[in-house]
Amino acid sequence: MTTRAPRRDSVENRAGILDAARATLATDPRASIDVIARSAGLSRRTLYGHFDDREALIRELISVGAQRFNAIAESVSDSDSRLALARLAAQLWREAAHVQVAAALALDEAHVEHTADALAPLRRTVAALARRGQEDGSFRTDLTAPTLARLIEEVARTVVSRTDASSTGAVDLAVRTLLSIAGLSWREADDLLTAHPDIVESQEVSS
Amino acid sequence: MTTRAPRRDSVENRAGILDAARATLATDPRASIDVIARSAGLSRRTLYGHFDDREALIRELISVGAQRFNAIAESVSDSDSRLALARLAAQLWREAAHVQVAAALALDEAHVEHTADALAPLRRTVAALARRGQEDGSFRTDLTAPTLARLIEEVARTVVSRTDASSTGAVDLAVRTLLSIAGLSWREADDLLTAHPDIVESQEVSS
DNA sequence: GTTATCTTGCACACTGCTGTGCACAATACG
DNA sequence: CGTATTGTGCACAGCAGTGTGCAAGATAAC
Repeated sequence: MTTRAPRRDSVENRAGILDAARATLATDPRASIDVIARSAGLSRRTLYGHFDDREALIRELISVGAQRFNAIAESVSDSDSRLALARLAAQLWREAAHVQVAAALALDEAHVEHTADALAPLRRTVAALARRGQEDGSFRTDLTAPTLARLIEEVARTVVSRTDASSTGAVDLAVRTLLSIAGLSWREADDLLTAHPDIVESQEVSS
Repeated sequence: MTTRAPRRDSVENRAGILDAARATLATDPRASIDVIARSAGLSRRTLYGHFDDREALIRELISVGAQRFNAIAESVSDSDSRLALARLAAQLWREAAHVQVAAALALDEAHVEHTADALAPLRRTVAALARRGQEDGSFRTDLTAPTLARLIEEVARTVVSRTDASSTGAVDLAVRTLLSIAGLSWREADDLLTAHPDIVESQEVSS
């Protein structure tokens, strides 16, 4: 009656599939199940043992990615809204590897809705930030707060998904772009980043 | 021995297919041949009479769209580089209907190369504009000219393909966004558009 | 009115993908 | 060890799409 504990290799393989799917789908959002499974070193048949569907696999991928996104959104707490935006952009960028998938899949008609739901907390953070930035005079006021928020989202998506994540200075570019969109002049953004070099500092990543 | 002139309805149908393809693929870049043909009021079989391939159809679509793009690029001749960018953005926006297809298809792995080739003239214009803007002190200089040009391209693509073309004030939003990216503060952009109201003026379109 | 041109529907072969069933082999767990 | 769990290969059915052949019907051009 009592069931055994799940085998160790099984859970490892499951994680491996998710990793492989993340890497593969980031390049080609329509990669076949077979390609994903192979790139995880497993057979197609095995993948179906871990996930009912292509749907199920992708949903989990989006959920996990969105969680990381949302966690970052909550971790940013600068009272200066310009700094908050810069930090948010930089942090999200560093998670880019886990995020490009979401960005790519978000454009796929079938998953738009799920992605939007999963990212709701992040969007709320951005919306609040846009409002706050306008109120304290840091951000542009020629657009309404919701429009500005939407613009920030879209541009962020673009920057994340269409930049070579490995190239040096990419974080810098991403942050400057978003600050420009928010309405800062490039000199102001430049001053801000000079005053707070930790923001775009390339962190050592522990393996 | 002498061949007859092509039938009138034939050439009309060919044009109709291109129109239908433009409209359909703008929404769903992977729409089937059948859907495209039906939406042109023709049968799938007939479409194959006009175009050898799906490839052939899409290539023609891209070529035609790119031509319009490039023509616009050449038509902009303001000596003030800020104005030139604003005009370029506004004009391209107005051609959005003919352009969203290109923007959507450009993301499709299979046509990236052809699209890039077809749009080469436009890209040259943008690159030259970025350089000029930096030299005369209008644009930001915290990025290299090529990087700035690339950024302008990417953001333009985003704005064009992910905005509701029919909504009022959309042109305005697109232009402001690109000026921000170029490095202008939003107040400067605002002044510029106030001084030159013709740029974002919603033109009457003759049917 | 004749005729070449064009459209249409249907059948067909083909490709690439999804998801499942099943028997057999491998292996981690107790 | 023994055993339940997991991986694998193969076959299979199914779906959606592409591109072609062909015969019959419609129609614009002459």
